[in-house]
Amino acid sequence: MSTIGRTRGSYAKTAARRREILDAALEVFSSSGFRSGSIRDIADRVGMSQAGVLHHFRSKNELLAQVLQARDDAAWERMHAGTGLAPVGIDRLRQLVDLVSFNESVPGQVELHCVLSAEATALDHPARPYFQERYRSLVASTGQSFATMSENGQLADGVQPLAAARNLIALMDGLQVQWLLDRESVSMSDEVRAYLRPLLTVEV
Amino acid sequence: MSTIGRTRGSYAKTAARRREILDAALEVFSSSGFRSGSIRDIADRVGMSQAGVLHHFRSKNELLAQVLQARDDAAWERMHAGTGLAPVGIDRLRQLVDLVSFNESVPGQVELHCVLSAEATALDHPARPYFQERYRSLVASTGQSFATMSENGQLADGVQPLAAARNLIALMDGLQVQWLLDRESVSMSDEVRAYLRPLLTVEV
DNA sequence: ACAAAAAGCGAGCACCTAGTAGGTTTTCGC
DNA sequence: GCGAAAACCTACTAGGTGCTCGCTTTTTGT
Repeated sequence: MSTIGRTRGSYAKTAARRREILDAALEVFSSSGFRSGSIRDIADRVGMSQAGVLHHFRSKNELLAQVLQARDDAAWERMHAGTGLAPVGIDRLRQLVDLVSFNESVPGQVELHCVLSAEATALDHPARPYFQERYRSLVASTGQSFATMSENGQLADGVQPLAAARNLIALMDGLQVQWLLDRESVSMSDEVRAYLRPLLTVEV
Repeated sequence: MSTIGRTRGSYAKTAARRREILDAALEVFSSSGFRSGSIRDIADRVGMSQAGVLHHFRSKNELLAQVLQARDDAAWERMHAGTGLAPVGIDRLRQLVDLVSFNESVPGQVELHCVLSAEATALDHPARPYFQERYRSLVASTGQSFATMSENGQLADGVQPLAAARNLIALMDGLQVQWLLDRESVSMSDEVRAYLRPLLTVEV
């Protein structure tokens, strides 16, 4: 039986190569944005040619999509670490605060989110649908956690779960800009805790 | 006495022309960012050539600087309207809430700030110093207003003026991203009021 | 009305862009 | 170790970039 025409799958080192490219792409898109960042620049960092990169990722748009996907996979991993379950209520808030602390150790990731989410507000940007859906689900799930806390009497009087959720997410994003512009003067995690304290009857 | 070599100043319509160019530049930089937005694109909107634009603004960087300057001038105008004085304390907060409401009527301005401030987090971006200074003074002056309110007993217990100020600014910025991605579901001014309510002993 | 300055344009420079075509080198199942 | 597929490269296309040069047109003070 002939094997002509059958695919053989990628080679042993290919997965590592693709990860190298994704890491370089993250760096470039972080500091230059998607539209201004070039495949050439990414290729140089990995030490290969522009065409070599495009052998692994068919277009610049696909490269962007994979960078965002990889970031989500890593976040998912972090979030479900150990348990395999996404926490709800106060545990979810604690997790978000932990995430903010963690982010202070990976400025590249912060810059990627900051730059791309702003760029993606343009109507014709390829990542716009991605960010629309991302905020929608993020606000919804965080709102659910605030609602659970409300039922448990863990929220101060008059705090609306959905508004609190949206504001928390917005605060985290806004702090990133200020932090990236002046890392010494801004502690994102301290500020987030300061925001939450008046809203809760419990400590985070 | 000869007038050879003396300049004559610009023509009657020049000021209007420059304003047209600045308006077009605002549109382009808003939707494409500074690095990806092109002078050619700006020139097309005004109905003139690229070289014509560069006759009025010597470089793309200078054009950006003037766009930001024009925005600041307009904001200064709005802020000191009538009185000629910048308000402090609760009046300042009311003014900020009004600004947020006003911003909902000028999405272009919001997008400009959102896109450029994120882009300017890059170390080599020409607008980075501008935004660094802008946030520094904005947080400082807003913090001063919260401090004044604290002295007047207008702040809830445990609210730290400087943190409240930084968080308010961050919240305003973060809400802009969500609003630009989904204008129907997000009301920036409502969210800002919801943020302020638990912090104050008075109504804004 | 005239001359000089300002406004504006077309062409071109040197360079960068995403993506393609077709080739060579490397890997790897058999 | 052989052959085919994957990996990768050089060269290229068709286009865009900021900016300059030299020129023509328009405006304007005298």
